[in-house]
Amino acid sequence: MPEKPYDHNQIELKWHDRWEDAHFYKAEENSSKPKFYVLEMLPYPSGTLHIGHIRNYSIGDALARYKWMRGFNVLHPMGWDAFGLPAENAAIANNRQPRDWTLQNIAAMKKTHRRFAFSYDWDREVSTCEPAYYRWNQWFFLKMLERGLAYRKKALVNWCPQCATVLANEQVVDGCCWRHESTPVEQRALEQWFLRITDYADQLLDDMGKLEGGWPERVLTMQRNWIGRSEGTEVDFALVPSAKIGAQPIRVFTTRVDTIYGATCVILAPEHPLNEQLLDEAGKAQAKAMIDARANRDPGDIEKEGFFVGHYAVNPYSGEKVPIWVGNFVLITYGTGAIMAVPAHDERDFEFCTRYDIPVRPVIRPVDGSLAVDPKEAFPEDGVLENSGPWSGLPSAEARRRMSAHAEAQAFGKAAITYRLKDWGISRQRYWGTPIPVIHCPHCGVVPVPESQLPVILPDRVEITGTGRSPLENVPEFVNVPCPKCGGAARRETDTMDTFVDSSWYFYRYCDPRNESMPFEPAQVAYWFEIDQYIGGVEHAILHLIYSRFFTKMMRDIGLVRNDEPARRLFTQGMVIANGAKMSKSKGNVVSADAVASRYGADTARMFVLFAVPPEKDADWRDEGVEGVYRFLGRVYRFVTRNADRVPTPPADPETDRKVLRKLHQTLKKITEDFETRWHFNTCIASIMELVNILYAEEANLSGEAMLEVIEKLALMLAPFAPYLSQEIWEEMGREGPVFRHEWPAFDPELAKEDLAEIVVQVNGKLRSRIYLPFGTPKEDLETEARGDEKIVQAIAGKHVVKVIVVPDKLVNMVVK
RNA sequence: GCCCGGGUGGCGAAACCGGCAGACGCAAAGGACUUAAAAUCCUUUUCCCGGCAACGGGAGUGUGGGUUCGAUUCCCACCCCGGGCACCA
Repeated sequence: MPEKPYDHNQIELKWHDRWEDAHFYKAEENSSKPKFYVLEMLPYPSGTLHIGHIRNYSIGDALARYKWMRGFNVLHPMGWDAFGLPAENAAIANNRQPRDWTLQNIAAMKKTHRRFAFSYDWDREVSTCEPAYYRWNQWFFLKMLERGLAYRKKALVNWCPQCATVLANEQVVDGCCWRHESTPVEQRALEQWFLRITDYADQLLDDMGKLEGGWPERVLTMQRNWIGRSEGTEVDFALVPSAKIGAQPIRVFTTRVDTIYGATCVILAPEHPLNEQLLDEAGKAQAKAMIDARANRDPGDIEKEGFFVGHYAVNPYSGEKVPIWVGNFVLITYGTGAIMAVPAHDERDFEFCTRYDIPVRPVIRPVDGSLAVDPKEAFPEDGVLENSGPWSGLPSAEARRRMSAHAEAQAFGKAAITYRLKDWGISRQRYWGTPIPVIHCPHCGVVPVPESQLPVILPDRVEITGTGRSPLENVPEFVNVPCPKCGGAARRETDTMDTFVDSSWYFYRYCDPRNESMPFEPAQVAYWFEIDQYIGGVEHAILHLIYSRFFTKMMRDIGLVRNDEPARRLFTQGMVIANGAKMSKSKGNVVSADAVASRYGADTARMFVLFAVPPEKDADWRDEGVEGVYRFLGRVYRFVTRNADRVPTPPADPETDRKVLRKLHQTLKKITEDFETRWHFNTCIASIMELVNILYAEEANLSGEAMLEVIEKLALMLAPFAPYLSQEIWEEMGREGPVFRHEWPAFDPELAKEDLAEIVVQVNGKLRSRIYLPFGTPKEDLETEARGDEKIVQAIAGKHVVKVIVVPDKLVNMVVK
């Protein structure tokens, strides 16, 4: 059964909140530098915040808060309260009760927690329920239809008999439905709408050059493989005509036309349309059995099988007559659905042909090898052609070029490029989702809904039937409409769009959320885009992240945007694992972050997920460490509470002051550098903990002056990670307004420096002693000092020093015998 | 099968450019405070050996080799775990 649709009232409220927020951010222009930070949201349609969300958002939020404090203008979709800037927002300010916020009585902060969870509740599937959003999905669809980028055709699609609906590719897991893990997915031929993403295949590939360095290499690699461009040749093998069959050719695709003199048969996919004419009844049954047998099996497990169809085709280069076979390993979905088998130069063909005693005839001699075929060895990539008629003697690469040209000149083929990427099927038989805005008229055919009639909105009352037909078909007032062209009776399209359509462009709308006449004003988007930093789970590497790149190029081509790519930099954060599996609603293994937040507070929940693991790593969820973070925030709060009213007395013990301030500046340095580069917030938080540990140890001896400075900086450096506590400290100190109005504190490199360098002294690479000397001490002096060290004297006594390695300010290593 | 990640204490992890392995936290043990408990504060905590102790010695980052004065880090081979792709002609 399909899931129930969401409560529109509830969602609409949240949705408007978000637009307000996005808009507000932009209005707050306190910087001339346009910067745009956007988060990728996990698809999690529910009212609660789960731990996968909180991870995602904590990372982006921390970064956004930091950037904001650095004076950047931040466009951030998550909402103002997510930043914990109570004084900035009237509603939040009214609700906030600062003096209630104590960690001894954290339960009193429930209001804060609820707001916190509220603002994070957004996902792709919810957005598809939002009627205001349909309009622009439909608008884009019509633009693409106009340009031939959207089209309708009959195609094989994944079908789950249990759900009774079409499944997206990513919803098929190991050949089975993601929700019914033992139910094999079927292939059904249905009329579907497609977006012509393959038109952009080359651009999607070529523009990856611009993403190098900014996007993780593995994501780019996955996309390259997914697009799967290969250059080759299409060649027609003419049928040898007989009484039963005509003379139309079999077109094959090959990347190795240079091996064509070694082609000893032609093999068709069992689904190949020509089988209808070529096969007798027995053959057809055999082909059907093959299709069924491999439908849901691991392709690697299937033995290569085939049968001779009883007909022959002619190799147009050699004129040779070769048998036609049907083979279960030939894919109808790739190339032309037919191959020429060259067993001498292809592993799969070799396996197939030796099984059926089809001749193996080598035609490529490797550069320094023999012509013999040894299946243990790799089949030669390149070499020189032999036994290849007029082409013999040519090197492979040149032969491929010239033989392709020859095919074209003789009109029996051409050079061709094939992609693994398929056009994007967007039709879904689900109730929720954007209705596809076309009308089927018996006279005029497919007629687009006029722009003036957008949006086409889903009817309110729909019975979820689970029959596999769109439930919308049972709603006459939705389905029965007059044709916009001829006015006659017509039927509305009842399929809805894939939710990936929405997610392909949602972030653009943040720039201009209230626009009523377009998805967004191009000038508004031009100000913010392209995105400086996108954050998302690696699970979207080839779906969402290709679709949104495609959408960007499409929008550029219709004049809406100027950028070629949506995001300059991409950060893929790790997945949250619970009970050994990726946390997801469909697996039922989600852990609620609300539970953590309501018990320990939002700051603790957020900080804990940042502290546990660096963000790019998968995180195995366990809540054992939460207590530690909670205790730490309590330590900070107690320390501040008892010291915030200190008067700025000058240092009584300058040594202590220097020590504490040094640690302070080292910590600031660490956090600042981390925010600018690798976002290892776990070590940032660890270093703040170290600072607080020192503060506890030196509390009594620290001067009032230093104390106040440390507390102020502490509030500021905690702000990205624990905004509520940070604000509380700020007010505790008597400071006015939001802590985020204060700029991020600069560190002083001089103050961060240690007075003396710690020199590690090793003997044969083993640590034996440490000595402390001023920075910049010359090498010779380091060696002298090391030799003079008591422990070293002992360690090298009676031995011969062969060599001494000195690394300035760092290390002396004595090699002794 | 192919392509990516990863393997470090009882646990999550740190070590950013080849230079102190185990920062920080959890858990555990001990102590202080308390009638008591909780909370808090302080101490110990990689393993083995010696010592009452301060301390000293040795081993140690999946396994086996290599490069190097020096390897968790670089190279080769292998094992294990996770993810992606999987007959793409």
